[in-house]
Amino acid sequence: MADPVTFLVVDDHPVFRQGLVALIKSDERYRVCGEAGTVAESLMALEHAVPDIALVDISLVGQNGLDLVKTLKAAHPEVLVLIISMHDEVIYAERALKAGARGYVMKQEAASVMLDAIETVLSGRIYVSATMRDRLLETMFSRREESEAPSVERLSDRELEVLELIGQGYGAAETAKVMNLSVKTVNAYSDHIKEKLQIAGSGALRRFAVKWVQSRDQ
Amino acid sequence: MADPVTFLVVDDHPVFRQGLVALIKSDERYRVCGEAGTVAESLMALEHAVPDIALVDISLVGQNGLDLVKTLKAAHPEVLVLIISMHDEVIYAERALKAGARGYVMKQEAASVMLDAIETVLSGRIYVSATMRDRLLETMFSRREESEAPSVERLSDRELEVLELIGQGYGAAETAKVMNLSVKTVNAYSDHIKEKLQIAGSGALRRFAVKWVQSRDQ
DNA sequence: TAATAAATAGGTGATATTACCTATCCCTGC
DNA sequence: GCAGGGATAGGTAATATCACCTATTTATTA
Repeated sequence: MADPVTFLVVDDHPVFRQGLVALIKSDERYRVCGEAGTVAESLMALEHAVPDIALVDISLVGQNGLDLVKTLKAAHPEVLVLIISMHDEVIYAERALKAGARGYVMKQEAASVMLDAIETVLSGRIYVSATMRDRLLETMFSRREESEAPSVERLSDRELEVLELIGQGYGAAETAKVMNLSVKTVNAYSDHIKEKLQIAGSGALRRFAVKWVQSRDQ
Repeated sequence: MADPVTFLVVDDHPVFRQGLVALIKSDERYRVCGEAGTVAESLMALEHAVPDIALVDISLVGQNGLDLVKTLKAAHPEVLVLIISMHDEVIYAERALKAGARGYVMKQEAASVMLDAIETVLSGRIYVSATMRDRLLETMFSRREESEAPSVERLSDRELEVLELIGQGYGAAETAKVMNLSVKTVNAYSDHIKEKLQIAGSGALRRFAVKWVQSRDQ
């Protein structure tokens, strides 16, 4: 038989980590060569053994898991990284892939999905959920043709200000007051934001805004 | 040997659940008699076999785990419940114990701590972290004077849920849908929250809620 | 047992928000 | 020098939300 694929598992919840380890061991082609609960432990583990693939929880307390991905990729570019996160993929998946990860799975997924993700990443492809795949493709092609990338970066300054205030819990009238504008103007900005980010409905916009502000503030 | 202690494991993250199951199986006196990922599944599992102890994640998506605790205790008062939560004990532990749970552990705790908690609960005592134990004692004896303190702790369970959803950007109608309640009820809870926290106006409540959720999630 | 609190929800009128549209004025790059 | 985007805002009709009230049922507790 070929050499086993080696795994580094990074998660600050010991029991979840144990679950992942058990999952990996369920396939005899795989072997765990390191475990870590913090960024510091991860770096120590890497000195001891460099894995083929690392499963990383990006919601590590204290430090951001994305930083770990960057550090890891900088030191060992050949290591594949699969992010396992309890946070909504809509907000974090793209960021994680940009940071060098090769896949993104949510923690609530079934074991079979995780194994699928692992196999996909090992085979050299990128793994994200089907929904996310569509979304990312959409982003990419609308960026080419209509320059309508559904990304916060495409928002104008004022639109961004409005998004920020919405994310802090301000309503339309309050936003208007704070920004010293007509409610109508704020309304128009909200409309533009929804259009640019391809968000349907005010509720979805509010929830997106809250999450965005949170993620931005780390 | 005596009959094994039977466990029901309720958690909507399959891999974490598997980790818990592995943990339980590591002690030959323990046996898993049921697993569930949702409240509905839990109730089905209970029809099939009543466990000695249930390990319950209170942050189940969709419905609140505290409700499950209450339902479970109502139907089977003899079942011990140990809450395993990813949320800060400071906010939820007291509530969980009041709902009938016999212990509260955070998900990031080590396997040994979880086993300790399980043993404590099985022995008939209540388990909380040492820090929390002190805090609860403190609360108990200093509760005399300022019973009018405008603090989130004074909110009822349902009110807290509503505050949480508002803080995530849900509007009244959406909150009602998520919680499976009438908009009128959600409205009433909002009113109560504003009264208890001495917050004037819906805008101020939204902003407070957003900040509170952020601070709670660190 | 009486009182209190929690969970639930209906009623009502005043206001606010939304979803679309249209329409200025002002820059900036081609 | 004009097309396109950004900043600004008015119009309108359909909903939704808010702020107060009242009310029932069920627990809990003094």
